[in-house]
Amino acid sequence: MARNVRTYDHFCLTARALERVGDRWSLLVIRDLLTGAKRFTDLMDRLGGITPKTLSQRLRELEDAGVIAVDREPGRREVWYRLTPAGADLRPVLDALGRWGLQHAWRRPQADEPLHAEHLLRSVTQAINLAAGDHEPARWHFRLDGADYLAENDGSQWSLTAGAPPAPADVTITATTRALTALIFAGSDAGLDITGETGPVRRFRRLISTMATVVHPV
Amino acid sequence: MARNVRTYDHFCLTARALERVGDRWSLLVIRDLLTGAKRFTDLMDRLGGITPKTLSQRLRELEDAGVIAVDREPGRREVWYRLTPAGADLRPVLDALGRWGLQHAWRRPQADEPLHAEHLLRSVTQAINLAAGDHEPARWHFRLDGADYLAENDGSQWSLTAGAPPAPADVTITATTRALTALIFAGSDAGLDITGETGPVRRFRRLISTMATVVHPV
DNA sequence: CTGGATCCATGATGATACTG
DNA sequence: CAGTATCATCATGGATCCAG
Repeated sequence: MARNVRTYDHFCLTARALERVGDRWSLLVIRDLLTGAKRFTDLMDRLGGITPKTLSQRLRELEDAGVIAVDREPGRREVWYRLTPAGADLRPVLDALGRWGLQHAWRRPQADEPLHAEHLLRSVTQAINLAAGDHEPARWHFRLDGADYLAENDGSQWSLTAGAPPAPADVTITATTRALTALIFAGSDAGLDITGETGPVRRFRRLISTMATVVHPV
Repeated sequence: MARNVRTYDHFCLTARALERVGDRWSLLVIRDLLTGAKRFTDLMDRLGGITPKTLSQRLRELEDAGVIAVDREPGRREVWYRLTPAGADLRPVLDALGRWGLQHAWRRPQADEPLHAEHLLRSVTQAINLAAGDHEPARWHFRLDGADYLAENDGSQWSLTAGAPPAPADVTITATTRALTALIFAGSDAGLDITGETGPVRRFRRLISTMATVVHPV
């Protein structure tokens, strides 16, 4: 019987890791679960270009690999996918890849490129972290295209979670994804509603503007 | 014309990075270049199971991606592949994957699994780094199956390079890969020649023994 | 010998449509 | 909402061959 899992059969820790999460799309599924549990269609929205067949195959493989877990409650249509502790331990891998992407594979959003609010916000927090020099705790509540996100600095670095913040944030930004893109890449305020006290709002604007400066190529 | 490069077309730094180094085998090629420049056949030896076709394809893609460079000198048969600075910046990615592999995808060498000396030594240095608590500079010279490697602690962590050390090392270990495997996983000294002063040799033995303890499953 | 290229078989992925 | 079914295409593995 053919082995249905692609292996390398090297005695090598990196190869062992890649056997579990190295398939096409796998790490991007994990990326989208790092901000919180998601449903199948939530993942479809974010993983632009994936087919439902491939997504369900990946989800099953990642479940077998012990990286994600599935919550099915009887009497409920929705199925929720979330990271296991082993899956959450992949965060440093995703962070390192993102950092390398910022340093060496940056380019502006392309016209034909699907742009999901969650990915834009991930880029923002990663860029601010790379620019460094920002270790003050803070909480920004984004409401983009009707969905909520919380960007949070815990005193060491910024991270992102999906969903409405349990406690009030310092700054609340309500906009469309497109309007936020315009703020970041063109400095345009049109269509944005930014509320909060003067200090935090000023800091927000300052840090957002670093997004454009931290990267060298266009 | 069909695009010959697999893309995701997401506005996402992680996806951008994976478009360049996320193909099957790509990160393992980079893994083997992190310890120094290699020839085509050196890479074939280490990437057990890869076909020459796939390797040459990957090498060309990675060159196009700006991650590796090719040295062809006129009048010399050999072609040497090495990392560019952008390629070397992938080290944190490989380190993070290796660390995750050590935590969650560990298993002993399998009988049918090719075991290359360089990969065994990489596992050793990664395991010692994860066990931590070892920040004394040191240099170990391995001569395994006739090839030289230098494992070196620069005061913060252990790293590995292929090739004979330019300066004398604290400990010199001469053995076959199989004999070193037996030392690590069974504590057997047979077929090993370990030379050096008493202190460094004792430290070597102590740290090697942590390799078996740092991992939970067999 | 090194550094590949070629041919073929098979498996993985993509596009599209459809279902419980 | 959460997938499955079908078909076409692409990528990979295995074996072999070849030029410098």
